[in-house]
Order: sequence, then structure tokens, then C-alpha cells
Amino acid sequence: MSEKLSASLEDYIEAIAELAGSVGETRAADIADTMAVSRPSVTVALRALASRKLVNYRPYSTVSLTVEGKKLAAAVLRKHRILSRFFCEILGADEKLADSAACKVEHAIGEEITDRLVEFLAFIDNCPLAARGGFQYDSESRIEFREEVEKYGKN
Amino acid sequence: MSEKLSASLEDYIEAIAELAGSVGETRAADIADTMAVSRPSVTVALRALASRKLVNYRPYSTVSLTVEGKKLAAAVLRKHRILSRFFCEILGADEKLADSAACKVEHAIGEEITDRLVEFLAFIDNCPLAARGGFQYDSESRIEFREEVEKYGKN
DNA sequence: GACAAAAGTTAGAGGAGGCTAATATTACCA
DNA sequence: TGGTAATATTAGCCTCCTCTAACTTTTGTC
Repeated sequence: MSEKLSASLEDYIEAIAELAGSVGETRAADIADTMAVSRPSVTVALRALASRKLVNYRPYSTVSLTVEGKKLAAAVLRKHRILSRFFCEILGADEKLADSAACKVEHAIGEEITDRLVEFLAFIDNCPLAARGGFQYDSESRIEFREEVEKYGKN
Repeated sequence: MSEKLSASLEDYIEAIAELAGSVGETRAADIADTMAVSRPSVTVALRALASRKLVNYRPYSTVSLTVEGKKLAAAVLRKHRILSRFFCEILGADEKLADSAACKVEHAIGEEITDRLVEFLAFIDNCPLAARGGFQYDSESRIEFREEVEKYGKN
């Protein structure tokens, strides 16, 4: 991947990926609308992304992601999904809150934390949780817990 | 609380709280050093914080937090601790990574998510987790899981 | 108590992001 | 095909945060 984008540019990449969808293209106006940002701000952002070779951009034309851009978008969207699931399913937050929190946190965590969260969710999905089981959670069982979590890790 | 600080100003508040410690005072140079930032940047930040009545600041003097500032610092530090614990104890991340991730994420989550995370950690601490128990985690037990977590919630 | 060192501030500049108003380009339709 | 509506860009401005270089104040030592 490239040089580590700002939160703002990651948001643009994410929005473009979602708007482009299967068609693969979108327009500046749609980006501006969904991001609640002015059109000139979009122009500036697109230039920044184009200079990093993350979008195909020519003035007065439609926008699409490059291969690199798609990779980056996928990484950001993955973080978003994982976080949203965690906030919603595990912490029990409202869907809307979970989503908006994910939107902010996705720019703040790296791949390792994300991978570990995936691992953790996989664990909870497959093997959970004796709320009723009455296990005491001392420092030893904490270590066991970790080992169990790792067994369920994949992508 | 006041008007919602930027991540940057929250970092300053946090650093001041930690440096001031029990003495209650610290100096601009120490802030600059621990935050790896220039002294003029500290001056600017202190003026911004003083204008929001979060620090007691007079040129060429020491710095301390106001009552409001202390409240805000406590809120940020609480988020930091909770997140760091979660990344480290639950996700199994290295202490250093857990801490640096907490440093970023603390500015991105609100009180509700934080409260829910506290609840969740309390639950894990007290009642966990039958990795060995063999409970299946279907959509029904997910709801039960949530109910159990809530029983352990407090501050 | 004077003077050097340490600490702090001012001045000036730059990057990142955002906005509005004005201008340019494209697209569509009669 | 010409003209208007829609779309996009440019120009100019602002805020936030950071920096270096230069200057001022405070402190501590002889």
C-alpha cells in the first residue's frame, strides 16, 4: 500500500467505493452529497487521491478507483464492518451509533488490531460464552481464553 | 462539558493531567517533550485551552488544569485505560500496541460506547467465558449474552 | 546583584481541509 | 444547433495545527 492516508482521504476513498459499486464509476456531485461536503472540497480531494494513484480522475469526468485504490477501500471497509459488528453485536449499541462510531474508529486502528478483532468475533460466533456457565475468570483462565480465541482466528 | 475538543487539544489535556500528577502543576517544556512537539505549539495549545477555561495559564508561568479541565482529562484517560485494557487483555495485543491504539481511538468514541465497553469488561472479569463449555452461539444465545453483560455493568 | 542559561513567547510560514462566489465545461433538449 | 441547466473547477478565504528563527522573560549561580 501507499503512504498512509489521512482520515479525510480514507473517507473519500470509502465513499467512492460505495457509490461506484458494481458500475465502477461515480461523479463528484454524488460524492459531495453523500459526504455532506461542498463540490470544491471533492475536487481537491480527488486531485490528492489521483496524485497518489488511488483514483482515475480527469477534470469534468467521472471517477473510478484504481486497483490500488480498491485495495485500500477494501481494507477500510473491512475495518468498518468489523467495528460496526463489534459495537452492535457484542456491545449492544444501536445500529446507527455502531455505524457512526465505526466510521471514526476505522481510521484509528491498524491491521493487527483489526485482525485480532476478527479473530475475537469468530471466536464469539463459534464457541461462546458461558454466561450461565459460572466459570471464574482469574488470570489463568484469561490466558486460556486468549488461546481459545486464537484457535478461531482466520480472516 | 464544553464544546467538544479536537483530538489534538484532548491530547494536550491528557498530557497535562499526567504530568501535573499530584503536584497539580507542570511546565510547557515538559509538555513539549512528552508530546514530541515544539514549544511554540504548546504555547498555542495552552492559549486555546485557556480560552475554553480548561487550563490555568499565564504567560511565563506554570500550567494547571481547571476543575472543568480535570473532568475532561478524567474522561479521556478513562477511555484510554478501558481501550488499552480491551486491546491488551481481550484481543491479546502487545502492551505497546494496545496503548498506541488506545491513544488514537480514545478521541473517536463517545461516552455510550465507552460505558458499554466498561460493562463488557466487567462482564468478562466476573463471569466469563466458557471457551471449554461448548455453548453454541446462535442468535438466541447472543441475546442472552447481552443480557448477562448488562447485569455486570456499572462504572 | 549581574549575567548567562533555561524557559517561554512572537513572528512568519506552510500543509491539510473546509467553505462561498464566480467561472468554465458538459450535456440535454427543443 | 443553440441555449440553458447541471456539473465541475478556480479563486480567495478561513481555521487548525505544526514548524523554525528570533526575541523576551525568568531563574539560578557566583
